[in-house]
Amino acid sequence: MGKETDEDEIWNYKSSTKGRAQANKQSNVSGSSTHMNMRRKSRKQDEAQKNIINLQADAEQLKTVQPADSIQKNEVAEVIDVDLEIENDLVALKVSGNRKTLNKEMNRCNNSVQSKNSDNFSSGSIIYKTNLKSKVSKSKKLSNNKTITTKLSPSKSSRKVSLSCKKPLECSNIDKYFSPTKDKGKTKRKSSESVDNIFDFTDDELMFVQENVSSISETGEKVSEKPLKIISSQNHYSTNLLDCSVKSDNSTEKPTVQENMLSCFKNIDRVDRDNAISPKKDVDVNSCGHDNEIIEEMPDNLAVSVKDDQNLAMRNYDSSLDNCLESVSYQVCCDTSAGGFLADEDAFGLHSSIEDDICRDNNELHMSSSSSDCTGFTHCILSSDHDSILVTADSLPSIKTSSLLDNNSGGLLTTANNKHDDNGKSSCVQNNIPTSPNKHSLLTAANKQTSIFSFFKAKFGSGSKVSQSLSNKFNINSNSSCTSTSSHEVPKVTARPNLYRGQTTSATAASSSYAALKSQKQWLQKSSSTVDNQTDVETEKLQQGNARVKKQCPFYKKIPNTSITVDAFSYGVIPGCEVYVLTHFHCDHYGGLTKRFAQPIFCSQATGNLVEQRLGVNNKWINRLPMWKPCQVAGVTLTLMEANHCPGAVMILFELKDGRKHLHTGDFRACPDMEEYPMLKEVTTSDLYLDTTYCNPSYTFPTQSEVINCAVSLALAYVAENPHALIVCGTYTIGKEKIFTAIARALNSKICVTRDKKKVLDCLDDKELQSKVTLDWSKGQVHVLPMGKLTQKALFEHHACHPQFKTVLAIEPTGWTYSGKTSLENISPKWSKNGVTLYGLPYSEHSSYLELKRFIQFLRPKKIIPTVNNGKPEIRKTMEDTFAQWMRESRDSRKPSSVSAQQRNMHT
DNA sequence: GCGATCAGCT
DNA sequence: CACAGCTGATCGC
Repeated sequence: MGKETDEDEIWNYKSSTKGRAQANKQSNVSGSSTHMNMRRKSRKQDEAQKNIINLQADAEQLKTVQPADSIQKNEVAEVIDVDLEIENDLVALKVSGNRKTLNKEMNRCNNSVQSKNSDNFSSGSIIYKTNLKSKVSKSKKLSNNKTITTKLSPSKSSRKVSLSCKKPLECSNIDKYFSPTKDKGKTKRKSSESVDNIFDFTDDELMFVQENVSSISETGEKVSEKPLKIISSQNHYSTNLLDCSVKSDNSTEKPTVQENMLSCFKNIDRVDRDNAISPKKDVDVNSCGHDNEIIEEMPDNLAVSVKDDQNLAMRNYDSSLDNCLESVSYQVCCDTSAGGFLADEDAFGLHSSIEDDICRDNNELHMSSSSSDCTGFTHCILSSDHDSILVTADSLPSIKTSSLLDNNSGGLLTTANNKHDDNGKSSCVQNNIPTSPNKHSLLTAANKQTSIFSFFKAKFGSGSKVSQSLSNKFNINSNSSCTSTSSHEVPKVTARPNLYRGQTTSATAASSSYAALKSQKQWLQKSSSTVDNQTDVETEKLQQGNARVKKQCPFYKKIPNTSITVDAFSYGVIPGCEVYVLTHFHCDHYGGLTKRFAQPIFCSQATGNLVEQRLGVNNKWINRLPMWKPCQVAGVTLTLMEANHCPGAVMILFELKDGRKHLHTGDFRACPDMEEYPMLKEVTTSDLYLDTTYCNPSYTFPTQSEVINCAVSLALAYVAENPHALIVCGTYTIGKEKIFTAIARALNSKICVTRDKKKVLDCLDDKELQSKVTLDWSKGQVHVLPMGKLTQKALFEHHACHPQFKTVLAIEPTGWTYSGKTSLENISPKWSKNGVTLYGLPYSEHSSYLELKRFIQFLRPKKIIPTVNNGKPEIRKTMEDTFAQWMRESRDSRKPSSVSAQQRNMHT
């Protein structure tokens, strides 16, 4: 893994789902609720041990297993054997019991009772279907009163199923183990319980831990009941580390997994991977004992939690810089390295006020404070799950803290010059931060203060003692106006609707309304410094309405040196943003846009209609821009161009006053026609925000027209052979219209759609579609269904509902269908069964690899910013190299309009 | 109870 | 696994 460049840091916002998931998990590790969870968990584990069958499995693996709900309690039925046949997605239970009962249950499951024991009793197998996809490494049969464990082989998803049976089980209990509704531990969503054991390791640490754990295991001491999930921050993989064990040192309380793991951290000699200050580290959990010593010098990128038995509180130590990018709140915890921030005595006035007001529900607020124990310092930890603050009494008389407003250490990141200062080992906080390779760690003081303030305010109300105390301390008045240090002061930005009102003249009054705002506005000078731009006022405003802290808007959604963002609706009110551009109406682009949204939205006519109709956004915020006509919006000239994606999808050219021109493709499918767009022709583009969905040589699928022709041919041929045939075509909410329109045209048929799809299509200005679409399924031979309804089951059901059609030809148009081997000439169905045939067609509404290449070589932008697949540095690097190569090629062989032989062959 | 968000699945 | 969207669980109000 190479050293990250500055560029990488810009990307290192962790926007991907994975990154978020990991950060969320991480956050729970450092959350104070962990402490409670552990206690709850150990109780649960005890209960679980009493169970006769202990089935550990990921919830999703078993969610489709149906419980034996038809077996009444007290009806005699025992499980005598358990058989895992997970290859076939089956879990089999061999049972014996009341014949009637079993017959009932087995009939329900379409299985039969085989053997007969007596008149009243019988036994047999009941097969419960699961949706398990993983292979089982070995499957052992259980016999009565014996225990076995069956594990799935380690797969990429680290699934594990262990099933043990000690005693006969009453069938009436089965549902406890299989029903997702009755067993909260097996709900789909991972509860905090399941993430307690997640740590963040580099590969080197992982090796170290594994070695240590195995060596501890060999001593035969306490074995942890839960698998330990280890996530490498570098590679984002996870694995299960089973049989983690540690010393139990005769204490009545079992050591927590966290404690176990900490013991593995002793003397970790870590690799200094980012040139961060991380020399040899000594981490000794034993030194973090009853006298509340703060661990010296935590390694960077290491997240641990230590349970402090004496104070019954968790301490969280997290210096993982890579994982602190997720949110403002999280960084407070991460950056300090010594566990949150240290406030000076009674900094929040908490000693007297919180004592009885704490330890609410598990996910609420846990504070542990005791005036008598506290000899002067309050140790606060703001957990990264944004929803809990831990305050422990900290009796470290020699700790000195710097001011909470110390900007040198990032505002709240105060120094923790503890008593080890003398030997020079401490001052880790102050030293680490300025030299940190991660500029994001340098949050503004204002930012953090507001986060914490908002938290207390949300929890206790603005008039509460805690909030008042905090607001006094931070100099934040209760009206939420920003009064922090002037260097961070950002004037309030008033959101205004309809900066542009849709006139088709190029210069509009919008520019003057913008001019009035401009003087008040501050926007990013550098796209990378997005974090710093979050102001007190806006952060708080953001958090007031919603205790969930919004994700940060990644830089590539912001047009630099403007107040414009593109497809950035899931970040709340973005500080400094006055114009929210929406390129098209797909959920991954409008995500977060709800009817409560009250900021100016700019989009195409069709998209605007959809936003109003389908999302209920107030029309006053929707600015429908004309296509092809330059419009002045927020001091920038915007030109909307057809993106060849879905109806209403646009590419946008931003022409800044400084002369720079940025092109945002939105989602698009590049085509040679675009080379004729006047605003792209002979224009030097500075930044190209590019839809890189298929920026990989393996995606060289045919052109849309070829696929449409293929679909039409298929349909015509099929109907010729089967006169009473139904053609079903998959569709997105909006998208794939061309293909089913073409088929309907060829068959001279109406297009039958769902009510929802009709509403969507009504938003488009498409005369042909309007004339063909109908809600009456019997009126046409072409039925349009959501893509998700192209499963066998759903198609059979749909067919059954429309028996007038003898057979069904279903077409699933998606780019992902393309396998590299398929050619349209000899295309074959994915499956054909019971008169229903499904074809997958490589119909894409994103550019293929070669189309991207041609587009780039035509446009020759100065800079390319991928907007898709940009989460992983490796992939970014590959794309970067690809772009560079394309640019070199086109430079070497210019004439710019020349088309290489390879490109000419791109569609063959 | 409702809307927003998220995880999981396709 | 990418996309786009559905479903169901959870969270916050």
